[in-house]
Formats: sequence, C-alpha cells, structure tokens
Amino acid sequence: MLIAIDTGSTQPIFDQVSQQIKFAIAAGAIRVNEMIPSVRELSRQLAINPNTVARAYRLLQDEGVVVSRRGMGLAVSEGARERCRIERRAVFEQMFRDFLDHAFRSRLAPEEIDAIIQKVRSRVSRPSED
Amino acid sequence: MLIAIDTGSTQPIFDQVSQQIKFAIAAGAIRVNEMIPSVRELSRQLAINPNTVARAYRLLQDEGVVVSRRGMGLAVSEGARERCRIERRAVFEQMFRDFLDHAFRSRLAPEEIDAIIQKVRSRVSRPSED
Amino acid sequence: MLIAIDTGSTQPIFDQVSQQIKFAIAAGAIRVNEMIPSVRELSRQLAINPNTVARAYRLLQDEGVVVSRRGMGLAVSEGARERCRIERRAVFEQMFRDFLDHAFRSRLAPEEIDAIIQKVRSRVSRPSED
Amino acid sequence: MLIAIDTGSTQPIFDQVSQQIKFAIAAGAIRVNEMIPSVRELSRQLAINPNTVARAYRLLQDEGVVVSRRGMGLAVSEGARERCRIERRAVFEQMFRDFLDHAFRSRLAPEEIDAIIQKVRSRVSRPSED
DNA sequence: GTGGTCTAGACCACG
DNA sequence: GTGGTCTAGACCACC
Repeated sequence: MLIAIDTGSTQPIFDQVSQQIKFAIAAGAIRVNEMIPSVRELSRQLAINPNTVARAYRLLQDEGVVVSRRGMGLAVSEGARERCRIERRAVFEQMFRDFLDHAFRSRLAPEEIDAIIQKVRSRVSRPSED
Repeated sequence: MLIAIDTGSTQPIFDQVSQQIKFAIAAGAIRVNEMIPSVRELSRQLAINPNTVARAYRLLQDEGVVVSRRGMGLAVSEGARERCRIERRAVFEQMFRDFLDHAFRSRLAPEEIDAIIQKVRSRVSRPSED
Repeated sequence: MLIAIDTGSTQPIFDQVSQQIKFAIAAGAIRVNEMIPSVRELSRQLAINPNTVARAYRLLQDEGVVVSRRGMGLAVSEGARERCRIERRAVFEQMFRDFLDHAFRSRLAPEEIDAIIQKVRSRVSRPSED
Repeated sequence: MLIAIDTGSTQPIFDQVSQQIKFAIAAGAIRVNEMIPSVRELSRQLAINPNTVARAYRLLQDEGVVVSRRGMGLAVSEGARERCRIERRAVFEQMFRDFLDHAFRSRLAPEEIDAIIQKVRSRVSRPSED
C-alpha cells in the first residue's frame, strides 16, 4: 500500500488518497476482492487525520470502486480495475490538455512548447527529484 | 488588455489576473514603461471587485514586475519582459513535468503516455472548448 | 503572544503584526513547530479585522516563516528562528544607516550627531513614552 | 539647489522637497533673503509634478520659513536659519529615538544594538552607496 | 485622478 | 474548528 502524501500540494489529502488507491487498482497493485486497510490503520500509517481517510473511502464507495463487507471492511469491487484504468487515462488526458490549452492561451510559441516537451521527456524516465 | 477570468477555476481570480498580465508582458502585448490599467478601470472591465484587482497588482509589485508611480498608477518595470518570459517558461515546464511525474508514479505505461500526447496534440492547435 | 498595535503609526497594521511575530520568533518567544494563534483568535485579541490578520499571516507564509497545516492552522517553519534573527538584525542596521546617511546628507555636523546619540542613549534604557 | 528626489521612498515627494530646502537653509547653503526657485523652475529641474512643488512651498510658507514677495516669488525669511537648525536637530533626535525604542521593543540585545552602531558608523563617514 | 489600508460580512473547502 | 477568497464600501494620502 504505497501511498505518498504531499501536504504541500494543492490537491486535497483525501483526494490524493482516493486517487492513489484507484491508480493502484488500475495498475493491478491491489487486486479485485482484496481488502483495503482500515481507516484507523491507514490514517496511522500516513500520519493523517482519520476523518480524511474516511472521506477518501466514502468517495471510493460512492464511485463503486470498493464495497463494504459488513464487519470486515472494504474490498475492491468487481470490475473496478477496468473503471480505474479508464479514469486514470481520462485524468492524464485532461492534465495534458490543460497544459496545452493554457500554453496556447499564454501565447507560448509552438516551438517553445515543443522544446519544453523534448527537454522534460529526455530527463524523466523516472520521476524527477525536485 | 485581453484578460479572461474563469470563475469556475480553482486558481484564484487575483492569481489569474496577475498571471495573465505577466504573460501578456512576456508576449510583448504590454510594453516596458507602459502603464497598466488602473485598479478601478480593470475591475470595471472584468466585473470583479476592485480589491481583487488590487491584490493581483500587489502581487505584481512584490515580484517587481510593475512599479508604483505615486498618484499616477503602475508601470511595467525595466527588465520585466525578460523575467516574465522566464517565469512563463518555468511555469509550463513545471506543468509538463508534473504531468509526466504523476503519470509515472501512477504506473501509466510509456506507450499510453505517448498515446495521450499524440491524441491531444492532434486535436489542439486552438484551445479546446471544454 | 504580546503584540502591541499602534494605530497612529504610518506602518500598516498588517505589517506591524507580521513584523512583531517575526521578531517574537527571533527572540524565541514563539518556537519552531509551534502553532501561532488562529486568525480569528488574534483578531479578537487585538480588536482588529480578521482580514487584517489574515494579510499579515499571508506575508509570513510568503516569506516562509510559517507553513499552513491544512484545516489546522499555521506553524512556525523549520529554520525560521535563524532567518528571523537575520532579518531583525538587517532591519535595524538599515534603520540606523538611514539615520546616519540622512544626517550626513543634511550636513549635520559629526559632533551634533554624536551629541544626539549620547543624549538619547542616556535617556532610553526602557522605551520612551512619546 | 541640490535636491535629490527618491521616488521609491515612503516619504512623500513634497515632504522630501520641503525638508531638503529647510535643511539647506540650516546648513547655510541657502541664505536669508535669498529667493528660492519658482514652482515651475524647480518642478522642471526635478522632473516632478508642479502641484507637488507647490505643496512643498505652501508648507514652507505655513511654517514661516519662506515669505512671498508679491510678483517676485518666495524668499527665505528672517530667522529662518535658526528655526531650521532646531527642526533639523529635532528630526534626527526623533529618528534615533525611534531606532532605539523599536530595537528595545523587539528585544534586540543591547550588545547587538551596540554592534550595529559600531559597524555602521565605521563604514559611514560619507553616505553609503546602497 | 491614483494606489493603499481597513472594516464587515459571506462563502468555501479542508480536517 | 482552520485558512482562503471574494465582495462591498469607507477613508486616506499623494499627484
């Protein structure tokens, strides 16, 4: 359950948690029918407020990614993996679209956009260390 | 002075205003030593509160992009264009780096990343209508 | 948390607040990692508008003296004390340099400058009552 | 008539002008009964708004430092020099008192205050070049 | 006319 | 509970 919280990010913590769980499911790191950690357990691990984990889990339930098993906890639902893959794809498509749109609106020259993409890609086959 | 406010964005209005002014300077749409619109004028144009514009302008002053000419208004400072260009470049480099890093950490396959870039780029020579 | 507001001063209230907090950190009266009073709390204590305190706190954040812990409040950042000491030192060095420079430019005789320093120092081991 | 305007200073321009004239009189650089430049002349020299010079001159008249000679302009009044010396003295005494009071209230150690005074004095026999 | 500060009060998301 | 943003409107000094 490798979840990395960035408290400095503008993305809310509950969102980081739920998103990383979904993307872990998409990647197959958590399997269908597998249980996810309890609220108390995960909040302890990540050193964040239990309410925050609870909110992330509520989100996952509302989206049908996990289902409650009474008295046991939450398990990854049938079909969750495919849906998580689709969402992951959509998230990053939107992210790149925002980048391009914003760059165009800022009158950044196409050549400069190309230069950015070239430069960053050449440096990042694994995450940067900034 | 083409500034477009997106009230739905998570980016605060004052931030949109100051950023768009900086990028307009970067693009040469506002020249060094030129005055920027008065707080009251711009707030009227954009139909937002003068305090919000004032806050954007305060940001610009703190960053040294504009200087106050007392009783007269705010003028684009010497060397502002180059600094704005550099900042614009840095902003978009960071944006694309975030995209890539985040995608890698989400274990998105390199081929899928390529597919996203191809697909979106082919579609966006002008801003999307989302 | 002894903060004294001088409403008659030309120095803005938000500036007095942020500076006094920085100097309190420099003096060790507020410790690293300690939370500073909430916006509402301090505004109540000082009988000033919450927005004014918020602006002071925004300044402190921009300077990296405090960091926001979301939903919890603001905490003094690592290394803040040393930076606050340095700033305090710089502020007063500049203040005295301004005094001297201005005096010289006004062609005040060195003996008269000495006389002023002697006279005032002998009188002030505690703050004056002006 | 050596007047140096600092547009970046917090001290209003009209105040800089009137104060520097008074201090020039205190220093004997402008003599009793001598005429000071016309509003138009000085505003041209300093490249500032004539209204600003006019306001400075009004101040000087109100304080009795200069008197109007109909159709001719403004002349330094009898006894102006002594009064200007006294004011100059008071201004710098207050300036140094502010420095000390503020430093005490900021809990700056007396040794550090001494250190500042030593350091700056050793460097400044003529104005600094900051 | 200009920017700058301050107040008052509303609304929001986060924990 | 916390900070953050935005609106509305007043007041000030400066040019």
